[in-house]
Amino acid sequence: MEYNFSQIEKKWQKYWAEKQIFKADVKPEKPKYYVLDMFPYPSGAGLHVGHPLGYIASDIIARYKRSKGYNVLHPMGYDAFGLPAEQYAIQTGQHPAITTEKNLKRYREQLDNIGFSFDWSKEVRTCDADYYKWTQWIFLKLFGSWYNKVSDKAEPIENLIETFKIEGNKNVQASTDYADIFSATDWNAYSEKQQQEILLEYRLAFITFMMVNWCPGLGSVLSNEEVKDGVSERGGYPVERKEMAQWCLRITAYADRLLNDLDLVDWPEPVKEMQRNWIGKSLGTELDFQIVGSEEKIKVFTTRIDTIFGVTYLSLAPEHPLIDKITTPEQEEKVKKYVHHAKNRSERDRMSDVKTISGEFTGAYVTNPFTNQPIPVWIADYVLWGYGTGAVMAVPSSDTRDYGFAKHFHLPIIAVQEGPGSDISKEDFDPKAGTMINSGFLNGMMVKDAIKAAMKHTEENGWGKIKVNFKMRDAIFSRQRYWGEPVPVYFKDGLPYPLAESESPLVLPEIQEYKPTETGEPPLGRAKNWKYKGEYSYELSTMPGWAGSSWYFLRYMDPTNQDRFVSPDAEKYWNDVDLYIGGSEHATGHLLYSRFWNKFLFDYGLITKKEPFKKMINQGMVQGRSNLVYKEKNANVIICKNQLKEYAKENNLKPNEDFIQLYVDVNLVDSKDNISIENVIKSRQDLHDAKFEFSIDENGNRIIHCEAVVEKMSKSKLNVVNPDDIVAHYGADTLRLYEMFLGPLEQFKPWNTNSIDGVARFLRKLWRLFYDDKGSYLVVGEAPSKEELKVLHKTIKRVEEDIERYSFNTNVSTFMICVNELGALKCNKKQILEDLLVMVAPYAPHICEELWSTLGHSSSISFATFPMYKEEYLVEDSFEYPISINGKTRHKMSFAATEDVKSIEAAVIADETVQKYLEGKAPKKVIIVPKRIVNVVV
RNA sequence: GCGGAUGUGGCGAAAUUGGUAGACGCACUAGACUUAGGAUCUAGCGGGCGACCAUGGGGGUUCGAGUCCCUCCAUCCGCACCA
Repeated sequence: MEYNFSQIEKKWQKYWAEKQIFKADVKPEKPKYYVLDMFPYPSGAGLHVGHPLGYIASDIIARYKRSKGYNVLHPMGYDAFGLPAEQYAIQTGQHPAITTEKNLKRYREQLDNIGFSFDWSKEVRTCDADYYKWTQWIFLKLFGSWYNKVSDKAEPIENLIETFKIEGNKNVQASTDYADIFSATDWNAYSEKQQQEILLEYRLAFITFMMVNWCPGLGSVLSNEEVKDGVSERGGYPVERKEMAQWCLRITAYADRLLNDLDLVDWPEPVKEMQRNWIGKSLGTELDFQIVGSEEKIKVFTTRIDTIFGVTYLSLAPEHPLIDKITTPEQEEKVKKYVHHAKNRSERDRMSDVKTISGEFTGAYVTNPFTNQPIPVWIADYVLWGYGTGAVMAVPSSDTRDYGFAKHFHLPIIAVQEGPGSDISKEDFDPKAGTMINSGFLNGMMVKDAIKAAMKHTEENGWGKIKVNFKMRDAIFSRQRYWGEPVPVYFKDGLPYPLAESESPLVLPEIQEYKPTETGEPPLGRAKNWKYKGEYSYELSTMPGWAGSSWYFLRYMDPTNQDRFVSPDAEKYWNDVDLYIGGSEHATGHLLYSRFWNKFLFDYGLITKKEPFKKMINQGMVQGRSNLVYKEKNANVIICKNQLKEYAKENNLKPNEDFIQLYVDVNLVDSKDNISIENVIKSRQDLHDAKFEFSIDENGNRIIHCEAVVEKMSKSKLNVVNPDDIVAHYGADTLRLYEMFLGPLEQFKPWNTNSIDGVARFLRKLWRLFYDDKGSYLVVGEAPSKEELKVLHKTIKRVEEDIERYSFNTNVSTFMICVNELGALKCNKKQILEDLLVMVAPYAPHICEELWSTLGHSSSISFATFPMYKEEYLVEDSFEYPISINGKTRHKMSFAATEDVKSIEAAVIADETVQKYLEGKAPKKVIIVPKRIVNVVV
């Protein structure tokens, strides 16, 4: 029998699907293992060879863990709400659901080709009403909750209302910006509307007016993560600042827990670090500055209260509300002009123009509480309204931005630190270097101590208080789009009310057109009778993309449950994700929001784990390798890079200016980066009548040598490699092995099929252990030899150790070595080959399943148990020890494995060669590292 | 600027706690079998004639360093006026 991979792969894929081999149900008596991939957004382009990389790794772990006796949950689904389908709908009028369905089908076909062991009975799609019913349910739970800082968890809003009725809010410690104090009497006297307005300020899902990233090109608000360099991440449209009413989730209430619990998870350090930076916790002081001649105070936040004696001005963000109140009449016009200018600068300008220093004096002064000296108040756009209090106490001698500003506007600079590194005008400036000077009671202290002392002083005098500040903002939850989850609220009297459970799910209505309305309302403004009970308007915006993905890992546990988002039994059993594989680009988006929702649900006891993802691996991107040829700008001449200089010289052209690069299809280029002229034309119809400067290869073909560049895979670069093509040519098993063999999973690496033949060869060699080249079956039931057992057990040990530390590439190498060694021994023993198949099966399941069945097994190899290695087979009979004198290797000696260290030592010292080097001197030490080396120290 | 990583043959890479650096694969070279082969098999393959020299450069600890420490350099990624 010959190895016919396409037949074998089809056969077993069908078998697995029909027998539901990978269906995972709750089995309390069995240990569980939950291995999860970040589910994909099914784009229209389909999968390229980079996408399955992580899925292959997770599939190997899933199959491996099954063979280790675990009940494995390995699901797959789709993050199906999203912008591209909606964009396509706007252009073509086709409903996003249709586009999505189509893409999804193609994804499934491509995935099925690779032979994954997903339990498809657990598939989820975020755009299904059965799914987003529960996304809406969680949202309403957030809406119906407030964060109690005393119990440090989310609690039902009803508790809060009870408290308000009994004692008002004076004892309530909540996560809110609401600062007014009211009594029980006040509360009970408030109108329904007033009460709801106050409650809205406490809810974990709330509406607020805020400056947002408004993208007119997309007709929607974008999160900070969706904006890159002032333009939208998708589409590259300009983004501007705009104040709008938005739904927000109070993720800031969880800031501390999100930060601290990072210690509980086994994640790549860079991702943890990104989340820490994103949360941006800093300990500082909030200090009040009294405005001269006014009742008002300006609150600033500083981490460097020790530098208070060096403050020479205050600067306010242009958005600061006190500006209007404090500006003196003389300065009014200038200030108005500056504020207007600063506020209207787009995000893009502000980003690209960081270096320009600008600002304006308000004319007002405040008093420094430590010195009683007056300090001028300025406005500067380097002060951000979104961070701290939007006001900064400027210390030009200790902060480079303040220094630049002071220099620019000729403001005084008072040094408060002295010693090496403390001079801000010098290269080696370190803001925390030196000891304090010119600072009253702080003089002579180190910075660290001075901060503590100044903090204490501030609190004792009541000038301010110690405060923890976070960079993280609440998460904007509104998207002015159609293709997302509707927000399950209706508006009465301008205020949102939750939909009753009987109204759930609130299903996305049909509309005729998918763009914003003429009045600028979101697309849902077009929906007919989008009203609760025909009377109260529903919310017009939908939820953001990350809503559905923030809890899907829970739904997989119990995806068809109609009564709950997940049953307690299923949740208790599957618990949390043991291994999560996906890209690190979600570090501050999905991974943070998922943790937030998880913690929220945990607060209510609805789930039992503080953290959703125990261990995570970020797979590296598989990059494309593009191939380029050059075209003369003003003539239809195609030329390769090597000839460029010569050709340019001959025709009096400039190599850098008179040529443009053109991509050619990488799938038509050979392994030496040559492409025939016919193929150039095939990949680019626009070149069908071009003239070519070609060379002739050994077969007489007219070829052009292409330049190769490693970059991201994309359609426009003609460098996309489709896994389907690889599967058709080499088979899925080869693809799987090859993707793992390419290098460490976490690393970025270019797709390069050069060495794929070696992997394909390995599978043929494996097949040859079972069938000879005439097709005769070789396997016999005889007992294996000692040598064969040695090879097997060595392999088992290495394979197991490597897979346990997720080193997939070394595993593939180990298989190759094993098959080579067994091939050399002409091993045909069933006992050996059986164990080998079980080890290789996670990587190359189809061929192993086929060969497994030839060994007489009637059930799938998926139910086989991973072999255990025995130390007794790993012991060598004798060792050859290299002997080194003072670290330099001199010669080798053989010793029996049974010899003890002392007799080895004696033998080494007695050895003729060693004696020669010792020249009669006694050795200082003889170091013997068992199984490794003998080192004699003279 | 701040933070995080990475650096080993022509290439992808191994080397688990410091212990014979370069396993395994590709490419390459020679040979065998072939009408032929993008098939298969065998051998060689870091540099140097050599003693030896080699893990980005320099220094250190150690009997022994790719691995630990210091320092410099290069590349990549993330954040970026965060007070």
